[in-house]
Amino acid sequence: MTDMEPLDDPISRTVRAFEQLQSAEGRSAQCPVRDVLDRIGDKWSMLMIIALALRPHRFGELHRSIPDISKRMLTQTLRDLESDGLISRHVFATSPPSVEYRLTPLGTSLLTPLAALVDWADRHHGEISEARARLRDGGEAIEDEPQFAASRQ
Amino acid sequence: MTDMEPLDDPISRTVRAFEQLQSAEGRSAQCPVRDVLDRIGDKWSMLMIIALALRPHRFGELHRSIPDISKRMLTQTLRDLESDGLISRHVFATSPPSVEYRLTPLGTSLLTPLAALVDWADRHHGEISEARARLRDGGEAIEDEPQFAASRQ
DNA sequence: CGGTATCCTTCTGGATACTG
DNA sequence: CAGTATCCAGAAGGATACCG
Repeated sequence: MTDMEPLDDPISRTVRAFEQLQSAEGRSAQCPVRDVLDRIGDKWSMLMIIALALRPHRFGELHRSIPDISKRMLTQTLRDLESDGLISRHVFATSPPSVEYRLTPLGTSLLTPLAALVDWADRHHGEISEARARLRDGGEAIEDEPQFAASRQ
Repeated sequence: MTDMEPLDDPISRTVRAFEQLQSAEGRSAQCPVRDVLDRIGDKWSMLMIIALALRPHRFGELHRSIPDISKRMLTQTLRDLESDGLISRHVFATSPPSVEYRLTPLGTSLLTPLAALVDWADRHHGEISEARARLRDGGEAIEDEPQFAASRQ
């Protein structure tokens, strides 16, 4: 294989990001890709980003919009997203006080790849459920290639 | 805006998926989108999917490819991904035994949205680092009107 | 309203030792 | 080689109470 000019399609970029991830070598220096994925991979960030993509929300609105989050985690996740520059916090000195959160341009730019992922999940969760059901029921039936021994057990 | 025909662009689908997520109502029935995102959002799944996207791997190869994973988590994550139909497991009855893992078509179909996300992370981690640094340094300096502008907009 | 502070449980995942 | 089994520490996160 001769190495041509660096490819710039998403798959090639992903492969390079992964190789960089390999060389970054865990402990001291965190891989930037992994760093970002950890942030949006937590329990609430993605839900809050999607909620704020629909429209700006006040603290209480967000809480009603995501009913099963505690105020503790709501605050903490908002602070984390804010410190990463994905959302902005706007305080209005009304009485009672009101605070509005909205996506920044950076946060908005995340919507496109995020939407692709959510869209995939939406399209394929049926197949995933079937795969789980297949494993629960039949388990080992489907193996067909002569070179292999049957899998599992 | 006429909402006669349902829009089918990724953003519209994402909005609908989110609304479905809202109505699905947490406790008993898990939202399918959330379900999928939980799976690939864990500590190792994404790394293993990317590794298997490059080529099929045997158990030991995968272990060397992701050095800081324990055999326990390697096995567990492989089983989870297999039960979701994202990867397949092929046992060769050689001596010593060898087992190969590869992406299924379903798993391969995840690569496109995943690549979009990794690509975003790769492109924007600089901005994120700057945002964090800004917060550490300036702290409260940048905050504009903590008690001032009560006007909403 | 928009948060903090504190306590306490659950769940993740690392270390280690053993097996077919 | 490709796993299992067991134990345990630490992080994530829920419940509750309180505050400006």
